[in-house]
Amino acid sequence: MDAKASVLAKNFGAAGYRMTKARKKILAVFSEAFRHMSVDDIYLAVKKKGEHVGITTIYRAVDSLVKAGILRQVSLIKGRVFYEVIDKRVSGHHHHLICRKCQKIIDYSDFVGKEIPHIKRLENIASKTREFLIDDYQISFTGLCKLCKGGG
Amino acid sequence: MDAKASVLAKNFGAAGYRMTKARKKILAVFSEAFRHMSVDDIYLAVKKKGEHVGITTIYRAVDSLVKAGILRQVSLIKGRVFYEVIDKRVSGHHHHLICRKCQKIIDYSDFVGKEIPHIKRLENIASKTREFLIDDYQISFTGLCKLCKGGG
DNA sequence: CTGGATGCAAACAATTTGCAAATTC
DNA sequence: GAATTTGCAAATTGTTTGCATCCAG
Repeated sequence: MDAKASVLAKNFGAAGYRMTKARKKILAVFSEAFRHMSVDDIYLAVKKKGEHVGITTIYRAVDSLVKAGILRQVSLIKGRVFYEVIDKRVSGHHHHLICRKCQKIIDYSDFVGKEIPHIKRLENIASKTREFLIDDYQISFTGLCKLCKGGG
Repeated sequence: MDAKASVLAKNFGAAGYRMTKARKKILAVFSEAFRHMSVDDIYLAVKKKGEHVGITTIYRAVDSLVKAGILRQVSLIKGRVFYEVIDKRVSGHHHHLICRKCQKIIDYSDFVGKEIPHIKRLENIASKTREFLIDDYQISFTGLCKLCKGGG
């Protein structure tokens, strides 16, 4: 368990959850993957490593991890649910471009960070007016990708 | 059909879709509703008006309306899919605060608009670097709502 | 030890598909 | 008139629940 993983485990424990074998395997998979993953993606990734975690367990684990603030749920297209590790570092933050025709998702992070001062301001307003403790945000752009805009 | 509706219909036709009775009924329901609606919400709303559109048709219609750029899909929590009319006017645009524990969604629009100049800049960068034609965006904040942050 | 976590099988819910009839352009 | 669209029923997919067993703290 590397430094990052141990920090995760600690936070998780503090939130009242147990760091079990299954959950460790799930987090390991995330630390080796970059993009968002669906429950099924996680299931297969664990399997690929020669290990096994029941699909039901994965459903329940990601749920806990989201509640604990370790993963975020990204629901980008048609009710398909993905999960990704919340990375507080600017470099780790990324957003999405989604094509409304072919449903392709493009991650981008190359200019992430530019919006931060602005987002902070919105965050302050939102926290105050709604008594909401904000700890994450997502921006997604929708439109047409290169292929679909060209009369496709 | 009011002015707004006729504009919608025209755009829809231009995109190669037919403006059928079923689709008109669906759009009518949207013009009378404020928040996002699920397929089921739409189904029930149509029924409530004494009319009828099959649920399968609604699934297919919202799909077309999304592709045509008239509705946007908002997938905020756990794979639950909602739809809302894309309103280009600032006053119609709104974003969401989502509680990661209880999954409550709060719409906000009171300070929407403040982010626009900034978003425009991000949009420009994204369009250029990815050859993506962007026509909509969504910002969502995640965190804990008043109740859940209080040790709930 | 004790309550939370696991994982199988079964239940459930949401969405999609096939197809004949109806409708739009 | 040709091509879409509709809507039913059936198939499919994704997710949750019940429950006995297991494990982390």
